[in-house]
Amino acid sequence: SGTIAASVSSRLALAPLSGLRRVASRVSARVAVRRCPTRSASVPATAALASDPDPTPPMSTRSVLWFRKGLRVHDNPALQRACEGASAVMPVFVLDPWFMSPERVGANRVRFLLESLRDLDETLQSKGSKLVVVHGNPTEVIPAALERWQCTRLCFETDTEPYAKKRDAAVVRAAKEAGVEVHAPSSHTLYDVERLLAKCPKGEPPTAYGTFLKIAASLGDPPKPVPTPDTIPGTIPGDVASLVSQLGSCATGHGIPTLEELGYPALPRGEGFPAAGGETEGLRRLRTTLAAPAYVAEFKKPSTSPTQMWQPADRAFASVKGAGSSGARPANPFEAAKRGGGETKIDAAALFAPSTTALSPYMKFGCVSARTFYHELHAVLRGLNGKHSKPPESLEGQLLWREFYYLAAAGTPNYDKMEGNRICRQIPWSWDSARLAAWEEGRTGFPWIDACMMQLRKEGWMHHLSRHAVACFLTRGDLFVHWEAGAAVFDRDLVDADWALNNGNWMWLSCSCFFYQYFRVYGPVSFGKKYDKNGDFIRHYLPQLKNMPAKYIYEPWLAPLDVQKKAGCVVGEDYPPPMVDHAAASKECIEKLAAAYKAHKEGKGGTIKAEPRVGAKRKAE
DNA sequence: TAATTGGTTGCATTC
DNA sequence: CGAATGCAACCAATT
Repeated sequence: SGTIAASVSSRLALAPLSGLRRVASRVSARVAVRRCPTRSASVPATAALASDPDPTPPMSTRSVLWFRKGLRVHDNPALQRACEGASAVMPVFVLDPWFMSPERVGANRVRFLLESLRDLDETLQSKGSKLVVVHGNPTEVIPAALERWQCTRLCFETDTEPYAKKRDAAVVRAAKEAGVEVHAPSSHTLYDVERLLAKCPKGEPPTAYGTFLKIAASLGDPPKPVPTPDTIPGTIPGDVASLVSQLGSCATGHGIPTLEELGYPALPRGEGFPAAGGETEGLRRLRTTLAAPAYVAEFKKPSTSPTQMWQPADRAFASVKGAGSSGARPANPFEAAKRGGGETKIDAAALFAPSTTALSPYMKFGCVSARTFYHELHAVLRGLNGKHSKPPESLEGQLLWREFYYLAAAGTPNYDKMEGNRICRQIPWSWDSARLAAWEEGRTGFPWIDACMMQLRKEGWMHHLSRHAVACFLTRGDLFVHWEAGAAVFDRDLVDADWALNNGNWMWLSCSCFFYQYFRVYGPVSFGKKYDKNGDFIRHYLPQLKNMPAKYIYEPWLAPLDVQKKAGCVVGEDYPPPMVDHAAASKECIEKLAAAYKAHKEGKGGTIKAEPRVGAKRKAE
């Protein structure tokens, strides 16, 4: 089977853990960045490009614009730079078909990417350009493109993930050797991560949000978005096929493939993640959200509901506590979107949303700029006279959490592992593949947990609090399985899987870093029940339980046998019994965490303060 | 150095 | 039904 659990158990026989680690690192490290040394470290926060004048490039300059993340034309400094004085711009996306396979990346994220590429191509075409999608390895394709297309300028958005840093360093090296000028502006995050890092004492990012906020504030407002170009210099003549054919054998194909061509089963619209990928849809959803000021004003992430299913946006906006009753909600939340984009196909029924914005996949791929989000959000906040939620819970707070994790990831070697990770508690997690498989496949016997995991498998998306519930259950709450295994599952299946956020949140939930109150355990029965007494969410994702009385829907094993039979769901036959006794399991986990914390404290005291403390104070055993 | 404060999102029980 | 409390008491940052 193609599960992460199977990968764990098959590799365990020969080389414990290495198989999973390899898969996890490949899957997670699809995109990344290196700051280009040609750009000054002291670029002012505003006007990232205007202040960096180029010595009048010759009109014959041809640029390669390399898209990876940042699949957009708005707030795209690399695009802006590629266009400056250029006679031709070659927008390229390099698709590695080996990487885009079902065991590495789930269908929902691949489909979202393909939709985003199609949208980007359409937008580029409307501006006189087009997207050249090349199949192959980017470290071979980009140097070949520079040479064969005779391009003397390479522009791409900086990516701070380790895999991308390494990849981009190799490409930059080749480009420099060929005499190509390279520009790699920062635009994926609110701030240039390197500038944030420079503000951290000893270059070590804070592990507390409040400390991070001070560092971010010291840089002032994030840079304003750069303008969207009306027109883009055309590519050199030829259709995509003939252009790619010039690249030689490093290109193994061209064009935007279908899911089926990549080896995935069909996933028609209407199944899976409910919204289409791409900049156009991302901006539409952003602006529709921002057109509901009451929703923006009252947004508090912990108050949103993990069991609220996707529904028309006007109802979603009303669901945030207080937003529906305040009277401030506009009669038509779509007006601003219509005004902003000149769109004609906007209608309320087409924009479905859960209780949160569901913009995360657009942020992950850079279909929506964080800086555009930030500044358009602030325009709304300014109209609210301070009467709105604030970080960390607010919408702005969510953008800053993203920034927090990007900084932590960039400043922490081995960030995606426990071993060798400076900030990560060393905890003797298990790699029990049977436990992992039950969790991964949604058959733990706890309907709330299993329904969440089925939502992940089907749609590639879960509410933030659902992610908390299942992550806690897998690690410190019940199963005591390694957080790296859970992170690998999320990294494959989530439509919004983002390396910095995913690993950071798994450390958070497993009490490995950032959060430490290991005795606060999410109940696999009680937590979901708080939001959804009747269990409609469970009934939707676990149809075998749809006729179970509400009294037993979260604990079907407690239902008398005749009730189970009447509901058509006998525990042990139609649905599994609970794989652990939660009370006993969580107690054991808490004890293990307490022991690991104690060992950490003693180890730390011994190594760091051994000398000055000799004879000064008796250590706890 | 020691104490204090605050920390996006627990649960069960009580008022 | 929302707020308050005990639970056994974590850590990072600040003072």
